Amino acid sequence: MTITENTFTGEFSYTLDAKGRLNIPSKFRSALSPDNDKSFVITKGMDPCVLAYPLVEWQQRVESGLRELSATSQLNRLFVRSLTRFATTVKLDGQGRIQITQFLKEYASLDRDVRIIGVVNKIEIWNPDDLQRMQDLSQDDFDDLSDKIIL
Amino acid sequence: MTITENTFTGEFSYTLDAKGRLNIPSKFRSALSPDNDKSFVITKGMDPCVLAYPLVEWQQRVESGLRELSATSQLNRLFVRSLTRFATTVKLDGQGRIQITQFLKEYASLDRDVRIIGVVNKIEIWNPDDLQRMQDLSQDDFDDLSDKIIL
DNA sequence: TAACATTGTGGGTAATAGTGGGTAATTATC
DNA sequence: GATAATTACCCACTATTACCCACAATGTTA
Repeated sequence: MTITENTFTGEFSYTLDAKGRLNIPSKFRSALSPDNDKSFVITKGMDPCVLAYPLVEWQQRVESGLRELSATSQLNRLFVRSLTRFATTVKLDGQGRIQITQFLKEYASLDRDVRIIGVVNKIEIWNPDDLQRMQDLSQDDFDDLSDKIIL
Repeated sequence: MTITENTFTGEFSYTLDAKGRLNIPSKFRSALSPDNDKSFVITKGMDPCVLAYPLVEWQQRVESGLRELSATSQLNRLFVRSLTRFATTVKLDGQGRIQITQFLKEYASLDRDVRIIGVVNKIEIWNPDDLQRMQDLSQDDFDDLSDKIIL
């Protein structure tokens, strides 16, 4: 178990069963640090997919930031609402599965076959067709962004 | 059940019954820390919705904040008055429901179908139509605010 | 290669959640 | 102080969820 904690990589194919349960890849489960209490926060992504953050990741980076925003500004209220509305804390069941809410299933067009991708600090859950439709980065864009990171 | 105490996320559909009772989502009830004595303070929001604060949250953050504000300007006094005038402490009944006052029902146009949203430290209660009418954030505003939070 | 452990998937059942209604207790009204 | 209106408390029904057990497929170990 020499994986960095709360870091996720790789792509996996899984199935969403009739009860709306989705298995989390074993590699991801064992990467979850214990203080997460086997829990993720799932929410809608900017792309048509579901995002799953380790609970503590969400608390530390998102939730605590939102707490600081004053509720007297309407802009802030809209912003907070737009982030929290779709966010749900879910806990792994005995078999390591989570429950996907009805809304998120519809938002990401999740039916039965599902593609799960580790994206460093979070997980993305896609409909395989949508994922394929997402065009790859153009070479230029890729080079641009690569400048900022040593690969 | 080890969600952060007094923190609420997610959106839920519920019904306000003929007696004016409204069920609080089970996830929210179990997030309520015991020192709240199963109680919320409900009041009118700045948006056309009802706000529900955990009792201690109201006492510690809102009331004390208002105390500091109230003396300084007429605008502040107006603001404080508008919040406190309509604030009522309500306690969950045996089934986990609260009673919405007549005034707040009218203020937020609550009829039968109701949308409940967790907004970090408090809860918003909306008429579904009003909620839908709320305009979304522009992409620019969203990006601006996102700078303060790493998603 | 045989025995065993792990993983992904499915399903049955008990517990819980959401909703509605009756009745006693409390409050308000005259 | 008597009566009406409202609220609080209890019980009941149904749908959903959580928990447990099962099993096939794959991987691991002796």
